[in-house]
Amino acid sequence: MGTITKALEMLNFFSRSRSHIGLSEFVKLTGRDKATVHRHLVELEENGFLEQDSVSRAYRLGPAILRLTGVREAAIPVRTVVRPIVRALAEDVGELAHVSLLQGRMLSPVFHFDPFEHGTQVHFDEAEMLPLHATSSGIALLAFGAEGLRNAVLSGALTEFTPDTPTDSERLKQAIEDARRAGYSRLDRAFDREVSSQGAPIFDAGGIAIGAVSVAVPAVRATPEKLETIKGKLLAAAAKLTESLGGRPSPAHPSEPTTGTASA
Amino acid sequence: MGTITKALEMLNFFSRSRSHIGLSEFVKLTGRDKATVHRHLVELEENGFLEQDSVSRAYRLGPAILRLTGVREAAIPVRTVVRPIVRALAEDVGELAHVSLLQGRMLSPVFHFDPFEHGTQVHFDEAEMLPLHATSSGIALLAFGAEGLRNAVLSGALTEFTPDTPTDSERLKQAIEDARRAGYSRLDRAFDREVSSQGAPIFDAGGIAIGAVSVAVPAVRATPEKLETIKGKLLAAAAKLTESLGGRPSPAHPSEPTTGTASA
DNA sequence: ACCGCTGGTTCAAATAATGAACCGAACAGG
DNA sequence: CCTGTTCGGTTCATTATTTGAACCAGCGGT
Repeated sequence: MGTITKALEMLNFFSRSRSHIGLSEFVKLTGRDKATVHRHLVELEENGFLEQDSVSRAYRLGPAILRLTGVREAAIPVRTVVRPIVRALAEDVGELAHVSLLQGRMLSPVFHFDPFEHGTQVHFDEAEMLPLHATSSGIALLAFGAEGLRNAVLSGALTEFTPDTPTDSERLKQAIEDARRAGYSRLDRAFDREVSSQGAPIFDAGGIAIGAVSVAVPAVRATPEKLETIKGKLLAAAAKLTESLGGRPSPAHPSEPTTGTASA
Repeated sequence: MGTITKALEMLNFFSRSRSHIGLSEFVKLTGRDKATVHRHLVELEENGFLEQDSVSRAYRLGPAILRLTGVREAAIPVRTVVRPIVRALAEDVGELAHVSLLQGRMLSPVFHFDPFEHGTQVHFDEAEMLPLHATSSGIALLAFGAEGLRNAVLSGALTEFTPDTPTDSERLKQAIEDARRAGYSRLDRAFDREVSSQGAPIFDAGGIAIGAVSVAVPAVRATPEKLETIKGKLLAAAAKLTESLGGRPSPAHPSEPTTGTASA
């Protein structure tokens, strides 16, 4: 593993519940030597990716990240574009919706919105990375993503999150096939024991899936009719997202005419 | 220079006008070997800090940055907190206002707002880092920041941006002294030939300046009366920012009773 | 006085980063 | 059709950087 990766991985230890991390805590988390960890921390800090609390001496994520987000958003306003669309989708279907982008072999959440219309809600932490094989977003992405990614995931370890997680590659391959044919994916209780979700791919300019939009509902509310309603709106939102981000759908994607819009 | 820094510095080449950078372009920009640059790019990409355009093969900032911003904002909602205050300040004084945070020996813009009330405007690019010695924000920060930083900047190179940039350390030291006594800084045509600006420090919980808020006006509109009006509102905004971010002013800061609020 | 816990530093030893030369593809011009 | 150039990317011996055991220093408690 390269030094750069070692340093950057440290940033992933931060989360909603862990906003400040001290030197010794980092040593425990990484399993690396204290001197090594310290030098990495210092170098990250010098570049603004971390900053040290002047009182507790613990480290937190630094201002460089904010600035870079600004630069990225100026070029490809993903967050800016995604926010209203996800919000509209979530409010429309009355359930939690989120968009995640591919990052390595995981999904990186970009924005989520829960209209909180019901007593039970789906738990969602924007700080946590999502697995590809156990989420509807992931399956949708694998179905229309780069071939290398598909092979890598199929031949890699498939962590079991619930009894319904597709942990053998044959079952996963089947799920991916189904998603490719349908243009979206449906997954029940595969990541969270009580959640059913549906995901649809978002494409880049090359017609490769780079992310996915998904609606998750508590399994108890997941009637076939409700899922069918969600499906239509989900696909419409996905198409809109692809378009707004300057992408075009894969030729393999069975893009139905967007609901309510007749094809010319 | 460490490998981590070499890699992270590459991210700084991205800007509003340069959102995609190819391998050879990076080689020119960094002056490093192609193989080295390429491995750095790959490692950054593997960690989601970059992503490669599937068509042009050029690199752009990746999704990891978005996620980390989300995590940081959940812990210390700087951007969220700063936005309305800066906006209110800018609209109140009718001129461009911005907040920047210290990053190494530079300032990293976090948010800016220009009410566009006049024909002439101050140019501001949120993607560009600002020098400490040539901006009012920087002087304010140096006056109340860590001593080590002050010494480092005073003994380092002081780039000349305009004929009025304080380029010798004595003049800079004097400007810092003035700012410390006044609690804010004023700088004319030191960074941009046609801009006057005033800056006030923002403190962390340890009473150390970690950033600054500033109002910049075209020099032609910078009458003494106008600057005086701005000064009061600027200091009020700075106090509010410090408080909202959980900081407390340095004992050395001559915090006047906030305008309109009598001290108990 | 001691201990256990922080964060931080040093220097020889070992590992990981480096770069000249290489490949294959795409494009332009003769 | 051949040639030269530029692009992204890869290889492997050489070299320089990262690494970690041992070391300080400060703090709170006993």
